[in-house]
Amino acid sequence: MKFTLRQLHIFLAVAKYQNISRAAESLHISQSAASEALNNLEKSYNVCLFNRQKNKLSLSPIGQTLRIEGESLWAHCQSFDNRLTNHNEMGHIKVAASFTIGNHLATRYLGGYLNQFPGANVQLETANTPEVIAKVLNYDVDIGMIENEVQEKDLELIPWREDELVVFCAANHPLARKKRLEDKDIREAKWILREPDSGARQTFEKALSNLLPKIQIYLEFKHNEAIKNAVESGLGIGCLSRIVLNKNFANGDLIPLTLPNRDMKRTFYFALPKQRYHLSAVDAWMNTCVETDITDMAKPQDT
Amino acid sequence: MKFTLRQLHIFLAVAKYQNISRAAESLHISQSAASEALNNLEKSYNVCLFNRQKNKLSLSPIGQTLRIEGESLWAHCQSFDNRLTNHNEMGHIKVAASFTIGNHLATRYLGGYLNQFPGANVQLETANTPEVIAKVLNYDVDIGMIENEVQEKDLELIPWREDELVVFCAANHPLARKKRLEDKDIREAKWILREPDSGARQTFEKALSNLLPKIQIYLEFKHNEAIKNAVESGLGIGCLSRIVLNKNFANGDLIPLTLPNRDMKRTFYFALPKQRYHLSAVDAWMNTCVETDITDMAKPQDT
DNA sequence: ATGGCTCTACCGGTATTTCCGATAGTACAA
DNA sequence: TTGTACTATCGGAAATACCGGTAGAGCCAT
Repeated sequence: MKFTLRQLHIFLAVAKYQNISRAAESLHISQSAASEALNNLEKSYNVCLFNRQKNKLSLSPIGQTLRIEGESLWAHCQSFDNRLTNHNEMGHIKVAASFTIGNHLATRYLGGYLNQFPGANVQLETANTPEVIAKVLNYDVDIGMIENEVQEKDLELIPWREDELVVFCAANHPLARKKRLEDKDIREAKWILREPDSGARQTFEKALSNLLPKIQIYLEFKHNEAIKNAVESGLGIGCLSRIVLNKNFANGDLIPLTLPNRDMKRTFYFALPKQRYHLSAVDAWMNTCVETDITDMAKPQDT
Repeated sequence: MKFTLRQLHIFLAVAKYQNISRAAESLHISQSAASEALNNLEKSYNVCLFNRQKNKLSLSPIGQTLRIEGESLWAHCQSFDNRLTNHNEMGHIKVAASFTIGNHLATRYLGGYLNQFPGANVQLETANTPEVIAKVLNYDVDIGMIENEVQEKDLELIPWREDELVVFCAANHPLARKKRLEDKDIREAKWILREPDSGARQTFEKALSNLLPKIQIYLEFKHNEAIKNAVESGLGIGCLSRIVLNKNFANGDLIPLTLPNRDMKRTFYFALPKQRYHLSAVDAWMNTCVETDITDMAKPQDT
């Protein structure tokens, strides 16, 4: 065992920033210390972790794979550190969730989780799907929660619940009286949608792929609330996850519309870095999510 | 991250030997260094790993669980260390197998494994079942291979192949002409068996439990070869795994006897310490074992 | 009891490691 | 060419680890 945890930590930081100076800064040590530690690590194993061409660092192929494994090992160490510091695992965790999930579902999960780990420090960030994935891949968060399947090696997807998009309009919108929308309605409507990177938009486009070129996208927003407000003002019709609309449907502010033969179902996934070890808090978080969903099934939906 | 790998290593050694002096010796450091490192670890986390009563050390409850997790973490570190030293995993591994498995099966697995990892250092030890289990639990070996299910928390059992015991006698033995043994024959025979701790003996006793008090155990040996020789000399009849007898049946030195309605089947298990992480070499070993078995199925059995 | 044995904890001095600031050298862009 | 951003290296200071020696506590046989 010729390496130290300090060297591992520095290696991972440098791999993350691809830059010794930034890495040193993030670790609150001097640039020279970081450089030296990295050199010692490479020298003692006679291995080349980074390509040092033109005064620029980039991970070597070996460094690539060792980074993955090192990240896994570091998580393992942190877990051990946790167990040492507070002998009954506090459950600290960092979660990144897509907007829809983060603002409407994760908040409820949070309650159950904090109930389980009263002292836990849970950091919940919301972002759109690509950003969530980037955070997971860069080990900025312990787990991501996204709304669609995504192709990405180094990422492990675990499905955890079903969802469905619903097309809707304002109560006083002409379409509100129609039970079912025909293709003609779909083509003629003014659509107010999420941005193309969003999970909701992608599911929408898949479900309406044959009509897609003819659809008028009238407005695009990055946030569900903006879309709901715009639709409620009568500017057009929208398409969002049922979970963000339930309350409005109950109030009568917004009216659900049905599209025959269009499959708007989708699956929510946990996104984890594809590595063997992850914090036990991550397991606990996933368990809390599915259990909260199960108990919520029994009660009438809201939120 | 307030601990170092050195502290972890020392903690695990002390936990293993329950004795600082021995642990220090095994690590080739002075007793004072080990003591100091352990104290620093405990002090920096403000945790009590050992009960220090009467100048004797014993693992505290927290120490118990942390030892398990620490051992897992250490294995993870070793794996990482391996990857660093020889960038393509050499597959070093220590295996403990029961006599029957170690002498007749593991030797064949060894070939396939070394083919996969040409530079690997594989240490294969044979011992009886309780000794194998002890070695696994004490982390003296990476994996154990045993012939029977065994009750032991902290041990994970993974079944990997079926086996069957066969009763047999010498070619010139009076029973050799009989196709099937009746209970009378079983009672009157002079049995030559393995010692009670062995897997073969336990399966034997389970299969013949109703007749057990009346069975004459004439001789007991710790090694299969001794039993085969004794039976071949006409001293009595034996009961061993088919895998150690195939060659003798083919030669005609020994004759298989059938016992109607007696279930002599059993399952071979891998025995691992119940911890989350183990060396990837362990996975490779298990894979090699099952694959070797599969390819051997096609060919006629020997050995 | 008493002396010998074994074990852990502590101390002082030494050796090693780690850290920082300063500095040299290299690419690149203005 | 100059300025900026970056990495590698050096010397000295600070922190840490190590060892041998030793004190003190239990245990056991005499």
